[in-house]
Amino acid sequence: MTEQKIPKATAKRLPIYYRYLNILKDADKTRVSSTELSDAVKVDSATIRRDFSYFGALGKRGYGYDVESLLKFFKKILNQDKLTNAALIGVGNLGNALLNFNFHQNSNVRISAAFDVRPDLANTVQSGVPIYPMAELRKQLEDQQIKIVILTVPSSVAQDVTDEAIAGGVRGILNFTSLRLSVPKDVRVQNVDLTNELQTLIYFLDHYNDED
Amino acid sequence: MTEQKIPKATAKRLPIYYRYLNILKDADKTRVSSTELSDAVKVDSATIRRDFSYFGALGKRGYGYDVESLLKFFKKILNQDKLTNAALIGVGNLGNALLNFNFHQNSNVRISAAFDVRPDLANTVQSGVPIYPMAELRKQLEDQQIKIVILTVPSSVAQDVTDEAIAGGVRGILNFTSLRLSVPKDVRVQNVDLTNELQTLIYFLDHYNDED
DNA sequence: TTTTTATTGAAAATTATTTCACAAAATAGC
DNA sequence: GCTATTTTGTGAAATAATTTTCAATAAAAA
Repeated sequence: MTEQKIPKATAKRLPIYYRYLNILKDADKTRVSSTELSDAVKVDSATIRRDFSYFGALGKRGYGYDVESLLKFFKKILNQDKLTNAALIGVGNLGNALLNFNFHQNSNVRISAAFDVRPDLANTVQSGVPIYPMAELRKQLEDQQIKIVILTVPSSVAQDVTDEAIAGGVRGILNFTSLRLSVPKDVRVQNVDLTNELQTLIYFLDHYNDED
Repeated sequence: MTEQKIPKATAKRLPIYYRYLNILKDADKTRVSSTELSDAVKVDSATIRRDFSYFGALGKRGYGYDVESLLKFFKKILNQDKLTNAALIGVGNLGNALLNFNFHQNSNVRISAAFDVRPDLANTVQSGVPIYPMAELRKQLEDQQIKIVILTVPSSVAQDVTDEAIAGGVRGILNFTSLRLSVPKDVRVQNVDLTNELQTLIYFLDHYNDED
């Protein structure tokens, strides 16, 4: 939208590159080649060069890429130069773990509010995050201008909660439920389906010995 | 490997279909069309028909697919007719949540052993799963013939632990660390990178308004 | 300075995946 | 039994993603 559209496959790899560039910077490396990056992130070096080239000529022939400036560039692209607030809905088993999971450590995202149906949780603070009752979902999302939610509720209520969140202005959903959500086309859902991942792994193991 | 190779993209969708077929069966539905499935799982109906067709003609024209027999078929394909044991390595924040996460509810996978460095955890039982000290990793994996591990250790030790697990006979790794693991080509890694997912979501939000 | 080596950027080729569109087959209604 | 309707399965086309290849350029070595 902002620039010309980058392939989706490329977009999904940007955070991987970004993370490794941070590691390189912390190790005071000033330059890196596509081959070296390739080893670290397990993406073919030609694919890396192709990915980078969508953003212009970022490297220098015979030299490689300058870590610092590449990092600065990706930081901007990935919106990591500003803090993004997210809300977590459903402070159960997994939700609690995600409250403690330090998203803020390597991404400029912070969970600034959480919601749960359980009355004993409402109006407490868990892992430094205030928990609101479900009834306040829409209002708080609106008031706090939160555009991203992490959804860790039971599948049975996932669609209802989603509808409410979208009514509250949410634009992106990290969906840990097994339900495939119905959303307007300007709302984006990123599914993280743990059972699926495990089953896919088993399928590949059984059916693709060796090689991808 | 066992049959002719199915496209990877198709393979990744099989668990999604499988789950929804279970839901249909529980609701005593006997038939389903590709269009109806499409609505539920948010995959284009032509893609669904194409996916199914890799396994032969599973449907009937003018009728659709028989839920029961389709389910039976996918259960076999996905190895869900046998129980698969997995080990969890790293009983921290996220690891603990995954111990409680009921993989067994909708997939025939069970976490039958867990491992952690902390001495106070070793030789206890958490959420019904015995915790072993890290030193026993290789031996236990061998003894219990565990081929799949869920990796929830700090990134800093991820590669070492991986090497040890592979030495113990592991063939598949569900990797929750941010490290891209180096493994022999007959070992499969499925990455679940939460920070990445969140950053990708933000990127899509900022750069792809509307439409995929 | 000149030569060698390293490395990008991009065009072209290849491979993978999705979608269109419709004939063929089966069902459902009359 | 006939006709209208539904729905699959699949060639062909379109789109997306990866990989190969190599000229161009920068840095390092001679």
